Amino acid sequence: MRRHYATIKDIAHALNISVSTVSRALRDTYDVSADTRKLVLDMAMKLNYKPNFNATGLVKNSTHNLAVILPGITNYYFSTVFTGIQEIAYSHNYNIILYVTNDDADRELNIIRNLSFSSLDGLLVSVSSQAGSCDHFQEIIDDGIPVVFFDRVAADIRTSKVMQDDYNGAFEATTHLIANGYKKIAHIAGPEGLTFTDSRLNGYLDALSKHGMPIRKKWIIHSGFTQECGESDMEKLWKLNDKPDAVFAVNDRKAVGAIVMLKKKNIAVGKEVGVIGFTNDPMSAIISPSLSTIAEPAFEIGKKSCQLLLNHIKKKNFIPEEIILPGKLIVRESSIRS
Amino acid sequence: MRRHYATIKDIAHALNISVSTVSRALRDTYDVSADTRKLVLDMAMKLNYKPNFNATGLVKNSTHNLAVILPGITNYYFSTVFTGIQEIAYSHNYNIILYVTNDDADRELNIIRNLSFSSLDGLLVSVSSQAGSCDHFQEIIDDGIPVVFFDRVAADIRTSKVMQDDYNGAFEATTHLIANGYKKIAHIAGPEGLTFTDSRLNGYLDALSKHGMPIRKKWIIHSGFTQECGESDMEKLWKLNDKPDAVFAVNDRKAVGAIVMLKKKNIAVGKEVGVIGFTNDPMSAIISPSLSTIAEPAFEIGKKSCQLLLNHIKKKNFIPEEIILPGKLIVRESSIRS
DNA sequence: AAATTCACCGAGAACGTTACCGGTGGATTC
DNA sequence: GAATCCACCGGTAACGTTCTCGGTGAATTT
Repeated sequence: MRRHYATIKDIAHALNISVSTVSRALRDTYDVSADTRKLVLDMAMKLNYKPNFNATGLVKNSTHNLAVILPGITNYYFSTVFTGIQEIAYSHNYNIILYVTNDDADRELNIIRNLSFSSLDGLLVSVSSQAGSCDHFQEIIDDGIPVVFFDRVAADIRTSKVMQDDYNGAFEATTHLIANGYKKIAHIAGPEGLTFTDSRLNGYLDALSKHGMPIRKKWIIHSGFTQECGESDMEKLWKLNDKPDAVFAVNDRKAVGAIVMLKKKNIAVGKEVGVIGFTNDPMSAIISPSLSTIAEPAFEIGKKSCQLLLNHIKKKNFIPEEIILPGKLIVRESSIRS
Repeated sequence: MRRHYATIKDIAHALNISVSTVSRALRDTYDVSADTRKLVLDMAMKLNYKPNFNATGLVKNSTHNLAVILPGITNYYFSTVFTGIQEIAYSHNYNIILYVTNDDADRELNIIRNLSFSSLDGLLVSVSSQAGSCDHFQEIIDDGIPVVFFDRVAADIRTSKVMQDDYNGAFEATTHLIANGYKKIAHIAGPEGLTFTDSRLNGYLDALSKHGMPIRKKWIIHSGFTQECGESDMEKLWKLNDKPDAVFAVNDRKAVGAIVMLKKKNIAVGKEVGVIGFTNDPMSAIISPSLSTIAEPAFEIGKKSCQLLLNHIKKKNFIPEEIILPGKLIVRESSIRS
């Protein structure tokens, strides 16, 4: 059976003093002499006392718990963001309750609805890709719960947001392809309606028009984020009469899918068809030819959003901030013709 | 400012009935008429009532929180295990508090020490690789907290454990190399002292002796789990006078490192030197030549350990179980000579 | 018609902690 | 020497919920 942990009352009883004094001594606040404080601390150690967070949470109306809601954890980007979050939370003695939605909007809604805000100090979320309405987030924010969005942000909600510079990253990636002599550049995009999908699409489009390159609707394909999606997108592109000679993919997994498909068709990646991705997933260095990409500051995004959330929690009426962190072009083999 | 959520008292007051009745109605227990139950439920909905888990946790001495302690989350294996855990926890309405140790023994200890068991129903843990003494886990178990180990288990602690069949997987991998004509098989191992490192080493050794193959101490190299470690291990092997003609790596990341190093030296992976890994990380299918490996049932391990933990929590005096799930040989290019 | 049963409800204590307020006795002030 | 101050400590209520017990009035039994 579960043993009963020593409480503050046990300490008080053992020392023959009052619970209030013990409470004050343990928290090192005012109105307690050095002698009794030492007595209490020693006894607490001896009895293996551990504070009951339910009790403190009940009276202080604040636990040290943060909720993190992610579409998934089994990929480089989100797991790295999470590691960044964890790093900050750990150093500030906050615990993280992690929920993964599997990119399922219903599940996301269900999680939100069942969230117990009485035992939560704040919320970090990257929305599910199929998430339609974001009313449920607005409700939470209206209730006064600090919320920070990252990566996949909900555009029309006024709260703090942290993201990479999707537009400029995409612009740079496309420009890089142009600079390397590719003339007919396609875009393998993510699902429509997601903020960052749109930003990367716009970066791609603006880079093309700035350099007077042709824009063709058929060269823009929307689908999911997986490698398999990348493969079938590439296959579709290759069935076109007017084939592209380069591809900018919305993320590395799809870019890897594109490369896999091109290799299947015995097309020389780089020389014949250029490919560039987005993320800098470790896979991009492993695949051959290695994949050029825009490195995302995933770890930094995690750290920054957690810091923002903690500020939000500490200062009431904290003004929402939007932070955009730059990416970095990484040139490898898949995008150079030589 | 943070708004105050409606409590059970507010419902009682609005309906002019007692709190006890409301409490019973909400939990759908005995002694409440269908009429008042409906009244309560409607009012709860109207007031947007959310139960305060701190309060219930305080009186029932049980929250619906599980703690998971992992060495890291940014790799395929652990993130997949976690997804399995999450799946079961979600369907049983349990929350997961996730801690990552970064393979740091001190940090692991620190996390354990600060764990608040008053707001935790159980613990799932894969120990840090440098973890020396496991006394801190024994203490927790002695205190009656349900604990389940997975993957990296602490051998001398009596509690439930879930792991893949490391010994037989290693045996099968090594046998596969032998069957493909490799004669001088080396092993790139993990850090010493870890249970599963030892098991895989033993499977390797037994497969060799069963088939009368030579065993050489210099062909067995212990180091960390990263790709970089795999690269330098391979480099060491290649400096030997008596070079091996095949390598069984303790995991895919190290195997990938070995392949990268071999490619750097322009050695034909597969034909000249065979390589096989362990895990079935997605990377193993991406790298070329593609990597043969033993697929681990990571998702199943996550599900199983969470189920076990929940059983442990529900039934007091639950007898510890040890579950070993089989792996599966996946043959790709890196281990066939043809 | 009296006794028993039953369905339903309410009062109060308890969980472990903190916040607030008041009360000591001794030292300091005028 | 009386008044004031201060360091220190204790009692009590409160946080939101569940649990145990006892108490209604109506229905059923004998």
